Amino acid sequence: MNTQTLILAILNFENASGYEIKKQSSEGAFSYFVDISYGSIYPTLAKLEADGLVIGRSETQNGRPDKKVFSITAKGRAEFIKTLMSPPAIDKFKSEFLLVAMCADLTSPEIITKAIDKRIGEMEELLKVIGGLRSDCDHPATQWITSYGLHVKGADLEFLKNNRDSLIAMAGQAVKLDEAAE
Amino acid sequence: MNTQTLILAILNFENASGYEIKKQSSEGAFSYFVDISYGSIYPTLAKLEADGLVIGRSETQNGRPDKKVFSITAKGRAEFIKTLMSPPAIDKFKSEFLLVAMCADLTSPEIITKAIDKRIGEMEELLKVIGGLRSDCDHPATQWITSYGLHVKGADLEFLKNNRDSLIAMAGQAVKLDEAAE
DNA sequence: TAGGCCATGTAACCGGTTACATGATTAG
DNA sequence: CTAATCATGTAACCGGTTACATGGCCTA
Repeated sequence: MNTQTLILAILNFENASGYEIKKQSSEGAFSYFVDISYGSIYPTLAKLEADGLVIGRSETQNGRPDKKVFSITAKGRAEFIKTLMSPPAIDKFKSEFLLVAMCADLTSPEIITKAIDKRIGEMEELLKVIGGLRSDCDHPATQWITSYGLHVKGADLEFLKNNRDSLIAMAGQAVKLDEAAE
Repeated sequence: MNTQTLILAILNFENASGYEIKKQSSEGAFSYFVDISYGSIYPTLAKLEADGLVIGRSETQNGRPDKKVFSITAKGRAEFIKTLMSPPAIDKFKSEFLLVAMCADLTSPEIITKAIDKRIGEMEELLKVIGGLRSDCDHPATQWITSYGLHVKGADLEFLKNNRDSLIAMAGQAVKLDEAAE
């Protein structure tokens, strides 16, 4: 999922400036499965405009810097729908936590406790974000994906809470075996 | 999670050649939360050896190409444990499917049906892989993360099956609204 | 008056993938 | 005889992030 498609998707829902696109991607409606940086947003927006897929209009604001608000063109929408048509690639997923958990016996109970409690906190935070998205949007497809998120992440949090202690109990076992062998 | 840490993690469980590391990361015990390519494995292995974190020994095989089997050194293990100690970064997650689902109304029921059925198939496949990992490994921490995976991905599949038809029903609604307006 | 938010943009860098080169052996 | 598997490695490329530059307004 490249920056271009993401920007087109966001602009398909509403007009936005580069700054607002960044917000959408890291705090707003798309934040739960996406994140892009300014360093890729602005150059992509320029390229998109050169290709005629979006158009930008400068808006002067009082008390604030001017902003350039972009909207998707018919050509842009056609291009976006074309990419939606091709079968979506499999989810990309990388988890440092799973690696740490898998190696729990090599570290200490303190480290594992911190790692899992951090994760529980993040998961609760994410659940709040998705819940918020769900309640202030009546678009059916958005409701569907937020229900999906709530269901999956809810199950995730449930497992973490129920099995927190058993993971902590595994921590440092490799070290203890070393000591016993001495 | 950089290639270096991943390779150290794999070698911490067992000695392996570059080829075998690739297998572990894309089919084996680590495949569910990781994937790396040859183009990053071999150069990283060379760098790791130059730094004294791993050592490689050439093994001649009959009927097959020679292979260079690497093992982690004490220095490498220390380095690996050090990285395990720092609080794990939040999971990285990107989903093209969620984007497509969120824009279901812009496409057709056929496209959505294909996308969701593809996903259901992939999820069932993943569940099988994790189940296999779980049954042929008695390492407690590995069992913990595979139970976790089974729980979360099980909930995922459940939602997909229960809500497949409702998503398909949303497909093409934007197009229909367009037509109605004509 | 310091820090945070609004707002746009660029250049350097980097971590990784893709594609290619090479070649023997074995299974269908 | 063809395709797949084993096995290692390089070079070009690419999509992105990080850090920097700039600057005014508002809040604590």
